[in-house]
Amino acid sequence: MAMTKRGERTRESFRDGARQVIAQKGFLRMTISEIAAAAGRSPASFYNYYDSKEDLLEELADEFRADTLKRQQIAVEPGTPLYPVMRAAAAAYWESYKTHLAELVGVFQVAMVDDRFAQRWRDIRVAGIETIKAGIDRAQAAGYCPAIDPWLTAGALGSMFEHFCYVSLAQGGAFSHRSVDERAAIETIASIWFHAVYWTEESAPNPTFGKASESTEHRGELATPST
Amino acid sequence: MAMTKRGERTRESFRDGARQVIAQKGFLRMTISEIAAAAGRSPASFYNYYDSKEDLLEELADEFRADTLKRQQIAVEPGTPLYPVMRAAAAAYWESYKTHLAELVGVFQVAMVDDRFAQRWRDIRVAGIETIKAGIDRAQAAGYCPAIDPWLTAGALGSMFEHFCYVSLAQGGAFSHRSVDERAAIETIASIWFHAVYWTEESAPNPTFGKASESTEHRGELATPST
Amino acid sequence: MAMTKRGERTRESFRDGARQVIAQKGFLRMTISEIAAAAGRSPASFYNYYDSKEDLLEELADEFRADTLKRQQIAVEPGTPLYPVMRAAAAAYWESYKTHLAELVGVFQVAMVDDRFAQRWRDIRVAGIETIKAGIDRAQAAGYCPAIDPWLTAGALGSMFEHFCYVSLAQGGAFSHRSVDERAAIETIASIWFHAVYWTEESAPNPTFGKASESTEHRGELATPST
Amino acid sequence: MAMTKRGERTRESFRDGARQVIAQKGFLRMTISEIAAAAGRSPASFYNYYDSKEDLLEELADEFRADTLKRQQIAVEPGTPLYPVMRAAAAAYWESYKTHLAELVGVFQVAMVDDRFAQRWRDIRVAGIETIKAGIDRAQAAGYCPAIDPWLTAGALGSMFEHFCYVSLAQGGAFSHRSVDERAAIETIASIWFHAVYWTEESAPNPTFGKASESTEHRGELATPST
DNA sequence: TATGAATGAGATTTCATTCAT
DNA sequence: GATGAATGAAATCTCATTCAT
Repeated sequence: MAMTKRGERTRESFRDGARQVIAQKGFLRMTISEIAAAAGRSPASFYNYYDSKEDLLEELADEFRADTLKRQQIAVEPGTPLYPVMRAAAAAYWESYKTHLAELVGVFQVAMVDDRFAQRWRDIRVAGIETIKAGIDRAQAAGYCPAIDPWLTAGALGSMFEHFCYVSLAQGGAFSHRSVDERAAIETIASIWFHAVYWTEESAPNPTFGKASESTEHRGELATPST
Repeated sequence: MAMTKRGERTRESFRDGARQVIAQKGFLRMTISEIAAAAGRSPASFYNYYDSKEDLLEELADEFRADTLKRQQIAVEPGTPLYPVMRAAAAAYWESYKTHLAELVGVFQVAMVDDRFAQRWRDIRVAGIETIKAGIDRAQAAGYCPAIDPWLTAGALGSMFEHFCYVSLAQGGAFSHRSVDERAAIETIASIWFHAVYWTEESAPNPTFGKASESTEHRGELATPST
Repeated sequence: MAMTKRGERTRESFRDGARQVIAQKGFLRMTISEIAAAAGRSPASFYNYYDSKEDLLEELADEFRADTLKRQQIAVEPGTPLYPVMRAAAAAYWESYKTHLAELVGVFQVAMVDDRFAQRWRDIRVAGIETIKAGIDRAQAAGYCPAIDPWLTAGALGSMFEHFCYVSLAQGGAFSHRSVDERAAIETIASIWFHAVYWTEESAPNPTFGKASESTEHRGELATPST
Repeated sequence: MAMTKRGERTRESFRDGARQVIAQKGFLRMTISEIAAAAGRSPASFYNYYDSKEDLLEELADEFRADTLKRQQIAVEPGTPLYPVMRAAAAAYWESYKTHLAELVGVFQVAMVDDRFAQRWRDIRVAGIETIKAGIDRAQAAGYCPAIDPWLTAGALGSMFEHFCYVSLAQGGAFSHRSVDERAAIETIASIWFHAVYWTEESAPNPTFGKASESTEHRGELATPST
């Protein structure tokens, strides 16, 4: 129970080792031996600190929660244009995700199998989605984006944040392993977020198919985004 | 190599069994025995048809590809308002994802571990993202959404489609296991997609923080979406 | 579930192997690997038939129960002198114990740790003790051994049967590994059983200490049986 | 080697801890960690005092031996009726077993696996059995119980003492976990012991089956004590 | 003397895969 | 084609024991 400095260091090396391995091959395929190897310890030693992989993952998730709380508060002066604020929020999210990629991947994977983690996963997501929804509520109160469902919209935008970060950071981008321009990526999600919320019936254009572009190649069909 | 009718039936029962099990507990945790049990066959029989779980998954992915192609063509008359077209495309995507949830989950999971599947996963995604990008290109040609990066925007929107579908269909929604209103969900992603693309510098509002709403409770901070 | 002849043979070889190993080193120290080695199979194969050592032990215990039932009935003509009948019963008990030494040792050991087996152990014992008690009841009805507690006496005699058999058969006798004269051993427990029950106040002698024997060496003390 | 007071106290706490744990779950399943936990010490500390569980058990057995010696001497006046003397001896045995339940269970269990302990176990038993045998010898010299084998009879009675005490004290009685009436239990074994030895050809009744009792329900069979 | 930490050795258990029928 | 049976390989976990402090 008592924990010396040496023990604390070892515990940390297991956490770090696990984060490395999760990043490489995911949580479900990760073995205790691999964690131990990455930590430079014996597999048996692992059990002096954690009961199981899942136990360690819970600790990582808690750590994530604590660390993320710090990033949450962005002081804003009333009257500040909203777009830069939203970009800053998106950047904070991106940074948080980048720092905690391993644990998020881990929780996500285990959530598919373990009900307790499924609940934890929902809790983590909902915390983020709620702040998006709060923003939508304020926008609607101010007359923007009437008639959209705030919860569903917040959920969809949260999904975008999550998965775009995941694909960009864990999978090395949508298209290849070339790394992503982070500044541009943040700008992108901020822009989608902003425009999805800040529009009115009058402001929104009403384009029609095939008019604007004189190109005929797409006329007559619109491919659905496949997967 | 030749395949009798009986063999074809067995092969199909393995595919169906695997789809069931993947939906329940994911691909990585699924065992051959479980596939066989769900198929009502013996594990040994599995090897008469497939070399491994991954082999079967490849077949499922191909099946998905073929089936999705059918849904791709949506005939559109020039001059049709774009929003309903985009909603139809979103609905087609949703339907496709719903039908092929199991294989998509499987490919997604294995992509984290296996390079060949990582490539396949990228191919599947890119096919969808490309059509979104084509739409953005046309919108920009018509003067909409200047200065955004078409690839990144398409990637982010694709991520939203994918993950929102996944969370809604596989996890039972963001908040609980209550099932999702599919019509409203489709409307939501269509709306985000549309407004993210169809705006111009003049049309876009320029809201500021704390002005519109007189509520003071949020003044001075904007929580970032945590997670 | 279905079981071919080959499977039946393997299952049996695990049972036999386990019985050998239990006889050598007891149940608690026995490993699955040892069972498998004794059975000439791989440890993995064990799990095709049993979930655990305990599972196998339950089957052995059931087998014992079934086999012992056959030995239970001894036809006796009314008017037969009782002593030979009791000797036959003792002999049957001895034989039963000898045949099923392994499972009895196993159940006994696990009973110390596992509540379910403790109950099973009690059930097995009580079945034997009840028939002893029934005999005592009849003896008391006929005026013998008044005032003794039938349950406790039956319990004590049952303990004697059990443990004397165990010590004689499993431990190779009280004193060394020289094997025991089985006929004499059976005669011994039959004699104790008989005389413990068939006496009356008048028939019983009332010896006093130190009188009969003139030897003085033991006068003045009576060592208790130490353990 | 020299032992400070502090050391002596620690050593004792390990002994006491071990006795507790053995009583709960037997010797074979007991771990060093459990001993240490029960002793309120660290597992590492254990090795300052003992080489192994078995080492400690040897010490417990020695302690038992020393303590039991004190109970052995019962001063008896010549001419005293024997039955009360034998009851006192039985009571002393019972008390001794009760006090040293843990070490006896431990030695008994290890005897099944370890030859050195098998020998020690035999030594402990034989010490008790020898005094029973000495009594039988004297009884036979006085004309009682002719023709029985003194060694085997003493062995069987010793088994009864041992196992009845074990079942009553460690297993909570033959039938359930209700505790046993100790006075009645002692009376019971004393009675069996006495009547097994003090009878003569003339004194012994010669009952026959089915005569004395007119009940016909058991006529024609005598169930053997199963197990 | 005491103990937190570390670990080798080994037991249990699972599972993909092969093979004989 | 189908499947019961068998097993090597590997993962999880336990625990006696050692060692540095």
